[in-house]
Amino acid sequence: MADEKRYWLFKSEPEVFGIDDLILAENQATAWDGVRNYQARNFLRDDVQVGDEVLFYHSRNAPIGVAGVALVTRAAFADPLQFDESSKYHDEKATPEEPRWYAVEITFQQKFEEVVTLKELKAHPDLTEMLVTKRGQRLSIQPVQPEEFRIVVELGRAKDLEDDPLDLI
DNA sequence: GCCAACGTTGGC
DNA sequence: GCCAACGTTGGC
Repeated sequence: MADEKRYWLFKSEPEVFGIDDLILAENQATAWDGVRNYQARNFLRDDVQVGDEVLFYHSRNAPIGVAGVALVTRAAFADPLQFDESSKYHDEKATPEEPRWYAVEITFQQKFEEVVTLKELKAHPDLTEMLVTKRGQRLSIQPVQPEEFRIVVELGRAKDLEDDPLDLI
């Protein structure tokens, strides 16, 4: 609890669940479940805390990049899908007493006017160490440095200004 | 849709 | 415990 606020990047395929789905969700919140990678699981279980901020990343479908920001509103709890036999995320080795997979809850915070694209992230001189820009990086839950988070949000805001019709008057 | 990079599985 | 085979991710 004494831990400082942390920053994360959560990947999702917008076709499956994009930032617009988060906006439309009840209370604009959702359980971030279905994570089935141990490294990502460990982050969810051990490190993601209420109050942390999340870059909401759209993968696979253009425009690929950061679509907005969400807030962590509930820390790790057992991913219910692991106990659901009808779910593709069902895990027969998991039990409520000893869950194997964890979820957190995130709540919508902001959507950028335009996606901050992966291309832009790769091109930015201060984001060369950002994990998502690295080749072959498939982790769906990634830690983000505070400075990296600040820069990406700034890039998102800059776009909002560019697109503001008032600027054209 | 392709395929490189990765993670997991399972035979030995 | 190694590693080939397989399945998945995700940029292009």
